[in-house]
Amino acid sequence: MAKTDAAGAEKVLGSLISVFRNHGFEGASLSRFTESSGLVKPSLYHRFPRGKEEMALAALTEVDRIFATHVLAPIDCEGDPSQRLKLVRERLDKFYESGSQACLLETLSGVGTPPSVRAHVKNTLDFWIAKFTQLSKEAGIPAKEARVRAEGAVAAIEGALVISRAQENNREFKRSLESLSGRLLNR
Amino acid sequence: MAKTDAAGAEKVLGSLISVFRNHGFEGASLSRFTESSGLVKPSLYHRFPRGKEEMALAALTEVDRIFATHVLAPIDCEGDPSQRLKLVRERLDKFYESGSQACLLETLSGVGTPPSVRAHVKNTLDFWIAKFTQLSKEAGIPAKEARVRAEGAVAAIEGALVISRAQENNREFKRSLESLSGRLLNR
DNA sequence: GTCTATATTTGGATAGAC
DNA sequence: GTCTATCCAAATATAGAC
Repeated sequence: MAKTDAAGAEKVLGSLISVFRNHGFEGASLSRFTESSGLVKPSLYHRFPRGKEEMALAALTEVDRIFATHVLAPIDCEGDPSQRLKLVRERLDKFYESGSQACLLETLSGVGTPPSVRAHVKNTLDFWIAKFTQLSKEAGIPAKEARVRAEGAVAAIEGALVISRAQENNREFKRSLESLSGRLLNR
Repeated sequence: MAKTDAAGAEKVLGSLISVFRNHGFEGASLSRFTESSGLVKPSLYHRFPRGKEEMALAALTEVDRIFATHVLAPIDCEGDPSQRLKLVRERLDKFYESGSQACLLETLSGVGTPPSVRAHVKNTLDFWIAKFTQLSKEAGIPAKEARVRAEGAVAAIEGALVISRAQENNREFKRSLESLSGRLLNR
């Protein structure tokens, strides 16, 4: 039964992530969580007693897990940096559904979001930047420049998600992924 | 009195822009508009009879005006492209308050925003990209590439705003402005 | 053109049965 | 662990006085 419980918990977390992505902290209502997860409000409070704030923190923790164990995991493997980055690109494309899904780092960083949640967002972003920096350094880029490149690479993806959403066209998102090798490894 | 009315209208529009920037469409409540503008709800409905949707459209129209007549205006002036872009950079820095203020193109493009508002966001973004494309072409970049560069430049700014907000540090925003010359004119 | 007062719906949150 | 039923605050929106 432990396995079923874990699977159920993952499904609920997926619903939370989806709603927070699409509506941000303030626009994410308990009704939308019910619609998306099938659980009514008291059931959600049973799993997350401190309410919406705890739900947002749980959603971010789940994204941390997915990024560490799946999306960015190839960075810690063997092989040449360019090949590892290719895998990361594919997984980013899948995670953001080719640019049609927003990023929690964007939608949970607004001023209407509680400080505890924004602090978690900061940590999640730091981890992503650190992993990109690590890869860039492995490709021979000096530490300080690698960090700047990593921040620029993440900014390119976040900006492309905004542009693609506003244009209702994923061209810029696709270009942001194609530009990653140049940004992190080359020149 | 016409002058006073116009000034009053501009002040209210400034309040709407500020609240939509900080909270997005769904998080922007009439109480926040009251707090920011000093006008109670029935007064706001007097000016914007169709409610929040009309307020968001009015905020975007005002941003269009500011961008066309102030922020991007130097692009249509005389002088070399690099000097004109320098002015645009300064005005973008001021408009986004050195990266501490979000962009309406981001906060009004989510799925919780009404279609009419999202359509306006699309047009506002198109205008910005068109102006950057124009400048890039004037610097000798072929039309098709100039358009790609313009989209990348706007994406860099939007992404930098997200990163700077999440990090509570405007370094990436400053870098995005410094990178504009290279992105639009050089190489 | 702005206000007080109010109607109505949706929001977050809890008590208690099963 | 999930549900029905309920509470209270906050949301959008309007009527009508000044």
